[in-house]
Amino acid sequence: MIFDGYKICVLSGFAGFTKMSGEIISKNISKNGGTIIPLPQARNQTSNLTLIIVPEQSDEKMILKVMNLTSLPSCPLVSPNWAINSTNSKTLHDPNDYQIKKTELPIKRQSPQTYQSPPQSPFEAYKTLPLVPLSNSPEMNRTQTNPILNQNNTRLHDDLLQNKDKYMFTKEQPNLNEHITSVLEILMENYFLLRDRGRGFAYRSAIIVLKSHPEKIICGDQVGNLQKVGKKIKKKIQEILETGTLKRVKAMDEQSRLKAIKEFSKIWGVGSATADKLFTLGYRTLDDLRKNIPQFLNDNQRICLELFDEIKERIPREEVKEISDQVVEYAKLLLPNKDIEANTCGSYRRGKETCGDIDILLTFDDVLENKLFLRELVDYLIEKKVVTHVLILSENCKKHESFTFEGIAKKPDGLHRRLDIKIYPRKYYAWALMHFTGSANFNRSIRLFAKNKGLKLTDEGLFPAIRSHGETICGGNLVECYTEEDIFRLFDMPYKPPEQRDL
DNA sequence: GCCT
DNA sequence: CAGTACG
DNA sequence: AGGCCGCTACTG
Repeated sequence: MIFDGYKICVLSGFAGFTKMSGEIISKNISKNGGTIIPLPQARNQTSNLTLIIVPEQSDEKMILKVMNLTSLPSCPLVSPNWAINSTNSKTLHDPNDYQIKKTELPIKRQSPQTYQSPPQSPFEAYKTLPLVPLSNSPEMNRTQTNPILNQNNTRLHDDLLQNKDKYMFTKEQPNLNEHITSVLEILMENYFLLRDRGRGFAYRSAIIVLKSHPEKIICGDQVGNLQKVGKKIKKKIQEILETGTLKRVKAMDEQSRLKAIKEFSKIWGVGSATADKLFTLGYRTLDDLRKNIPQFLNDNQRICLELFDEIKERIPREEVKEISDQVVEYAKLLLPNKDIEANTCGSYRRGKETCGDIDILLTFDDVLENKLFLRELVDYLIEKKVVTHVLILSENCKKHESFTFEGIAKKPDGLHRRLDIKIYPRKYYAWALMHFTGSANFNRSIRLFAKNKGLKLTDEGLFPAIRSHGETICGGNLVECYTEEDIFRLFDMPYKPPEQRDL
């Protein structure tokens, strides 16, 4: 037990170190033999404590205030990373390596209440990010640089600019390597359907690189130095250049299992696992399913099977706009006093002539005080025969501060169409707009970039984050941005319009 | 399958 | 919990 | 060895 004999007080719930993270850390300490001294007790027996875990971004004054003491205890003040790293490595790290220096603490950082556009320079921008406990981790410093935590302005700036090149965020040119990527995309899709996630990932990232490559590849040697294109994929590319296709793909086309899985997984709500199950049960075609509906399909899957031939059709841009306008009009009717802001996102916002579905994002003031609004809107849309089916309707989110509708809509004379409506508070709106505008690959790329900077990017915003075993166990405060332009500025990238976010 |  | 979905 | 986006949100 690595923490045997340790008496530890965990101070959380301020300076970017959340209560939740504090609890997780406390639990891990207890599990590994340590004793957690609750704050009230700790106050009275500071001399008994081995050490106190405090937020990285805390200063003397805050700690005194939280502990309700007039002078700091004599025991060491240690970063949460000490506990995290010790737990993870199952060896006791030296607390001295993680000490919060009492004298050098006051790097004051007041979180501004009023919003200002993020400044131009990435360093200036990062200064506005609340710090999270992490910087003292030697492991982190070795394996990656974390600009937020970096004290050196110049290095920070250079680091950000250098690493950016390695990530594909936007595609300025059209895809010059369609002849290759179209074949590899089939291979990728097949691997995901066969649940060979590893190869799926590999082909996905290689395809993104190839799509963004500024010259047309006509000879295998040209891919020699491309990121994510290794030996095997290079060989595949050569085969494609010589024969126009891949033996592997042809062989896969022959597999009746894969063929059926491919067909079934086009049904909304049916993925590779369910499709595979259907094949095992003897189903081979959609007609087989329609004739004898499998018991284990849920309501949503049944609805979407029934409407399959309509839902699968692409939606003309014009119709996306008509249905969106209708939805927004009704929303405004229901909340006449609110200044409702709306965007139709997805491929529509990226300028496509046809779209797979309709993706509407809404915001207004006090979204969280109108928890029933989405339900009312959906009821109204059903009454007005705009919405025909509800697949998903998040009623009231406790932890999460947004609302989701996924369902099916239809013009009086039109086909059934997939419709999504999301409502986010203004605070998250720009981040949500970016998320729902996509593309999916754009989101993946920029999120990975953020992640490698010690940040977490989601549909609800950008946060400083500590991860352990892939899980974020300690997050900082939201970085507020109210326009997409500001988000790009924060990442020190020139603004990219939605049309350039296809990857 | 590729990268750290 | 696994499975599926959204961009 | 382990990650490859999100401690996504939802269903059954």
